[in-house]
Amino acid sequence: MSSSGSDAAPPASSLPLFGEPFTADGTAATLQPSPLLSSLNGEQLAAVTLPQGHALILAGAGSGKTRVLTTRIAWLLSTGQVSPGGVLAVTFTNKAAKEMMTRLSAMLPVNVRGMWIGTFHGLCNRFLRAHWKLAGLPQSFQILDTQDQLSAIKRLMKQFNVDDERFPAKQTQWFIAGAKEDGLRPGDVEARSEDDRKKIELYQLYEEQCQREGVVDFGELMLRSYELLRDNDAVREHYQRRFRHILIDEFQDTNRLQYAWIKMLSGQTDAQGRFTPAPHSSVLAVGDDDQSIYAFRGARVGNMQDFVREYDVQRQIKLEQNYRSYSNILDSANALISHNKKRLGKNLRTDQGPGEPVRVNEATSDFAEAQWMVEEIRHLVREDFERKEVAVLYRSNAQSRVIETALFNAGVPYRVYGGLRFFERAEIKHALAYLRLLENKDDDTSFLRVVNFPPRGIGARSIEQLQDAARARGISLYGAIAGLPGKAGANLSAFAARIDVLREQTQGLSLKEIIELVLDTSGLEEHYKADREGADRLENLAELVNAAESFVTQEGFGRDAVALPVDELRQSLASQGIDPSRAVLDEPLAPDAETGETLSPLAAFLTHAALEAGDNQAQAGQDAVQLMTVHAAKGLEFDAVFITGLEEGLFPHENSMSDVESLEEERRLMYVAITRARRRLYMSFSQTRMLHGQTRYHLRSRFFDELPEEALKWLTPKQSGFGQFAPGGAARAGAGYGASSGYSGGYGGRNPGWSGGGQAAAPSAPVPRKSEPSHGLRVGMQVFHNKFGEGAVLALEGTGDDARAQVKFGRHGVKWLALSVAKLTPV
DNA sequence: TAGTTACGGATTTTT
DNA sequence: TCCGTAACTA
Repeated sequence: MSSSGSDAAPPASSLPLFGEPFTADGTAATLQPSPLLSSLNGEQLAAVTLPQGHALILAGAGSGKTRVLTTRIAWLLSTGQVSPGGVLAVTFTNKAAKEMMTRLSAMLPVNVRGMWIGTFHGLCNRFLRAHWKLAGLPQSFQILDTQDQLSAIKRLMKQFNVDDERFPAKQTQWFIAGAKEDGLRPGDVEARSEDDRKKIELYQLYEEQCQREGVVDFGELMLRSYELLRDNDAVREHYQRRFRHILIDEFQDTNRLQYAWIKMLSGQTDAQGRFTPAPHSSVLAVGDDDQSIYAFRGARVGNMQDFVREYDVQRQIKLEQNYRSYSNILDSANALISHNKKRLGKNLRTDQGPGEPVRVNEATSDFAEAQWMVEEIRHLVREDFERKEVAVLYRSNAQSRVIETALFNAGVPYRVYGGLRFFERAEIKHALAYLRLLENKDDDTSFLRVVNFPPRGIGARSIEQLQDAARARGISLYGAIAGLPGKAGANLSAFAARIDVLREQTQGLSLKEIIELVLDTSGLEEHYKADREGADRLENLAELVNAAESFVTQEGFGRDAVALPVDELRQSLASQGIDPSRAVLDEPLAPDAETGETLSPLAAFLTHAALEAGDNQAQAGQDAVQLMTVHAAKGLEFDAVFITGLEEGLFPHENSMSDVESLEEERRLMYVAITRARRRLYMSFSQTRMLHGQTRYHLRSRFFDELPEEALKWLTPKQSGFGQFAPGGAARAGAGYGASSGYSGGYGGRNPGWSGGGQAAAPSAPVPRKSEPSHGLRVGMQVFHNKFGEGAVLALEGTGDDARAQVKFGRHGVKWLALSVAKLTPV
C-alpha cells in the first residue's frame, strides 16, 4: 500500500535544488527553475513559491498536497527566507508528520528532528515540557490516553456517588473532551440544564483530580498550551517572533481550540475578539473542505472561512490537477460532491483518459455481496493486480465480519485495519503503568491498574479503604498507604515498598534494563508465563523491550519531549537580528536552558508511548487485500477499490440522514472513498443485511442517483433496489486470517542529519553505535555542574546531540542532563 | 479471587 | 449477533 504514490516527488536529486540561494535579506526573487521546482505544475509552483503573507491552499484529493507542503518548506529554507527554527509545520497524525520529515530531509540536508514539525499534540507536549513550571505542571507529567481518561472518570464518579445510569461515564468523557476542544474550562461552560450543571461539576472535579495526580489528557495538552500562550506575554511574543512560517496540514480537520492556538502563535486578539495577524508571520493553511469527515470529533470546516476572513487572506490557490485516478472515477467524485451546498468549490481534473467504467453490483444479501467480491478479487489477481493494491472499504467496522469470513474461506490473504494498537494492549498498559509509577507515584490511574495485577491479595475492600483514606487527606493513593492499619495496610505497604525498591534499583540502568527489571520484579512476566494463553502477551512484552531499545538508539529519544535546542534557538534569533541574550529567551522561557536538566529516557519513552500508540498490525509486508473503514482510508490510494454496503441507512448512515449537515458529511465520506481508486472502482449494495442479529432490508444508497450514468457500468440490471429477498446467508464464524499481534511501530529511524550548512553540530549516527561517545564521560565519574555542584555519573544514554547523563548530586538528587546543553566537567 | 452470567450498546477516530 | 463490562457466585 503506498500512501502517496502519485504524490511522490521524483527521487531527490543532488543539491542544489533551487538554484542560487536568496541573498541574505531574502528579497531577491530571482529564482532559477530547478529540476524539482520545474517538475511542479503551475498550481503547485504558485503554492510553493507564495510570497510572505497568509494563504489558503485548497488541495484536492491526489493533487500532490504533501509534496507542495514539503517543497514549500524546502524552498523557504534553501532560499534563506527562514531558518529551520523559524518554521512550524503541524499535522494531525504521526504518520503524516513523519512523512513530511522524511521527504524534507530527502530534499535538503536539514536536521528535521530539531525542527518544529509534528502533530498538534506532539508539539504542545514539547512546548509544555519546556515550560512545565509556567504551565503549572509537574516536570514529569504523564499523559492519559482515552482509556486512562475513561477509567479516571469512572473512578471519580464512583467516589462522588454519581448515578452512572443517569450520567454514563462515556458521556461525561465526551462532555469534557468536547468542552476542551472548544477551549472551555468548567467555569466557561454554559449550563443549559440541571444535567449540564452536574457535568460541569464533574468536569471541575476531574480537573482537580488530574492536577493532583500530575496527569494530562490529550485535550489538556492543547488547552494548557493555548492558555499559557494566551496568558503569558513573554512566552507568546517569543514564539510569535520565532515562528515566521506556520504551515498547517488538513486544515479542514482543525477544531476550535487548534485554530485558536494557531492564532495565538501568529497574532493578537483584542478585547472585542477582533484578530490582527502579526506583521512578520506567514500562515499557510492547506486543506480540502470536500474531505472534511471528522465533525464528530470536533473538526470545524468553518475554520477555513474564518481563516480567510480573520487573516485577510489575499491568496488562495486551488490544486485541482489530480494525478491519481482516471476520469470516470474523478467525474463520479465531482458529480457526487456537487450535490453539497456548502462548499468552497473545486473540481478535480486529470490528463489521464476515461479509463474503465465504475462497476456497480447489486447483491441479494450481505453474504452474497461478499461472495461476489471474493470472485472479483480473484479476477483482479489474475489480471495482475497486487493484492495489497486492492482495498475493500466499508462504512462501519461491523461490516468487515462477513467479508473476512468470505475471504478466509476462499483462502485469500487479507489484512484488517483498526483495532487495538500496540501501546493500547492490556499487557503493555500494565507494564507502562509500573513504569509510570516509577516516574510519578501520584498517578492513581496507573496505581490502580497494577496494585493488584498480577494478583497479590489486595482486594476491592482494601482499595476502598485506601481510597477513603486518600480522599480524607486529599492525597494520592500511594501517599495514603503509610499509616493504613491491618492486613490491608500491610499488603499495600509491601506493594509500595516494592515500587520504591524498584525505583532505587533502576537508577543508573539503561531504559532497556529498567523495563526488563520491571517485567521481572513486577511479576508480569511470570504471570503470563503461567497463563496458557499468555504466549502472545509475553511476546508483546518482549517487543516492548525492543521498542524501548530502538527508541533510545534509533528514534532519538526525546524528540517529542525535548524543548528547543537552545543553541539553535540562539542562532536562529541572532540570524534574525535579535539579541539572544535578551531576558525573554533566557528566563522564564527555557528553564532547562540554564541547567540542561531534561527528561529521563524513561519519561521520554512514556511520553512517546502515549502520543504514538503504534501500528496495529504486523506483517505489513505481506501481499494481502486491505480491509478498512472509509475513514481509515483517507490519505491512502489503491489500484482497485471496493466500496461496499452502499445502502440507505448504512451509507449514508441512519444516524446521519436527518439533517443536511451530517448528510453532507456522509457525502464527503463517499467522495473520499471514490477518490481512493486509481484504476478500478467497484460499488456494491445488498437488499438484505444482518445487523445486530436481525435481517434488515435496505434500499440502495441515494448516492447512486448522484453519479453520472455514463461513467457507470451496472453488473446487475439497474432496478429499484428492492428485490425479492433471498434466504439470508448463514455466515459462519471464522477466525481472522490476517489477525495477528505484534508491534511494528515506526522505529526504523533514518535521519541523515546535517551534512552541510553552518548550523548545529552533527547529530547521532543513523545506525546504533556501541562505540565510545565523544563527551568523554563514563559511569562512575565525578563531575561538576554549575548549578547542581558535584555529582557522580550513574548512567549515560544516547550519542551526539542526544547524549544524556544521569547524575546523582549531593544536594539536588538524581537528574538527567542533556550533554549538549549541560556543562559537566570531570572532577 | 476467579470464573460465570447478565446486561447493554451498536457509526466513524487521532492524539 | 456479538462484544465488553459489571455484577454475581462458588
